[in-house]
Amino acid sequence: MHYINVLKNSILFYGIEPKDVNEMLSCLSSYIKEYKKDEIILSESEYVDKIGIIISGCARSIKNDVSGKTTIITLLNEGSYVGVLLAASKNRESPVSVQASDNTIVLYIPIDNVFRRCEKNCVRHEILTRNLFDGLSQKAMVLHDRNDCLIKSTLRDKIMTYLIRLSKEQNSAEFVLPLDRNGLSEYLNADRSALSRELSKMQKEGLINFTKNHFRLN
Amino acid sequence: MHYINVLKNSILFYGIEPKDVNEMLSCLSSYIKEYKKDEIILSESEYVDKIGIIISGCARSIKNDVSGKTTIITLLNEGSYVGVLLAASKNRESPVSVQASDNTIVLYIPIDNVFRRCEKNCVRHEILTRNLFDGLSQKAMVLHDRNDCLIKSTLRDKIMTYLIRLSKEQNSAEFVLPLDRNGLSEYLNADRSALSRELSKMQKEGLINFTKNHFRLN
DNA sequence: TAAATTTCGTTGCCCTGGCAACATAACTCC
DNA sequence: GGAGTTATGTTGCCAGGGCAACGAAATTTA
Repeated sequence: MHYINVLKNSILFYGIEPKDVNEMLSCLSSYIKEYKKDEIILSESEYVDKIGIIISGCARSIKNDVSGKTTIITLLNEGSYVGVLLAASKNRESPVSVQASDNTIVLYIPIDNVFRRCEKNCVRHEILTRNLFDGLSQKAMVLHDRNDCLIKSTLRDKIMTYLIRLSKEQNSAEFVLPLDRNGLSEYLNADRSALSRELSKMQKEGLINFTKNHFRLN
Repeated sequence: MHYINVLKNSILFYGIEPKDVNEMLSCLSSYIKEYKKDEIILSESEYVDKIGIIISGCARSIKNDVSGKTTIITLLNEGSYVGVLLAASKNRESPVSVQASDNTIVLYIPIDNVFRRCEKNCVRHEILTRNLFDGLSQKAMVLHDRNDCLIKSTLRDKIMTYLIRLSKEQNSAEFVLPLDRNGLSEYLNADRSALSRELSKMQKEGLINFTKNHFRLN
């Protein structure tokens, strides 16, 4: 089980002794499932009662809007959760589909088993629920952060909000932009060329400096 | 303790015998705090290690952007959580302030106590953590839903996304809009007059019908 | 019921930013 | 190194929608 290495570093099993992880997995009735590239891991409008963790491969959550256009919501990698947000709200159908971008292995844990505790391993269970809680709130924060950009009225404010956040995260007025221009434009829900135009303007006005993906706030 | 009535119907204590709630409250080392109208309940950039539940009064979460303009993020009522999202991510400072809109009473429960379980009441603790998880994911879904509107490129698509959601929630092509025009425009991050204009257009084109806050999708 | 206040629709003006088309780098493969 | 791709910047065009100002309903207060 080479994927133990992924799990013991995952946010779900963080703080749990690697040697205990195996035992817990069976205690939780977890199971794994494999998907081929492009296969659908989770369908829009499906109901979910288990949490998934990608132990190998990668995927993307996508969404089709009314007109049928596909939008990528999130990129999921090794260690990422699939459907945590949904697992809790059982009466809620999935707003997104998740599609494997590559051959992918997912570990599933029925959500009920995470909460139900067997007598013997109370402490580890406590860590587990707490970790799950952490992971969920992180996911929520990701949503919050994007909202924070999207609610700005001008493109410039969107950009600034994002850059300021990066600057804080990296603790410096100089920082690296983890997205390419196209990725950033999608994240901010803007046109790529308009983004480039605005970035150039902002640099001309001395607000920021950048070369390639290395930015600096002034 | 009249607020027991609020609590036993709250999402946190849902499914727990009202008679048990009192005992649990002391077991959890909960405590209450009162705030006067306009008083700050939670400050931006504060760190949080407890969850709050409004047991009387109401509040709003607000945010000051770079230019100092204040935006209302959420309205909080009796039974609403304060800072759940934050309580989990301890290393994360609050992105919003929460201000009492009225004289308000908040019940606090240290987050650690929610996870740490005393031997005697394991079952209730299990319900509690599950409820908390539910509540958190609901909050996340609220964020998701708003995102869903905001990422649309045109105002019309934003409106439609929102209306379709309402229609689904109310299980009918006819439904009531819970916001006034101004509220809707803020939610969709649009101009009120532009919103009115677009709604009128959509009605002229036969896409929707509405009188006052009663809408119908065609 | 009259006056005042709030809510909603309408419209003209004009700017932000989406779209398309093209130029330049930068990078990848033969 | 040349050809093909991909990432980024630039620019003209123009429409979507923000802004302001106004009028009409609707609701509240006196």
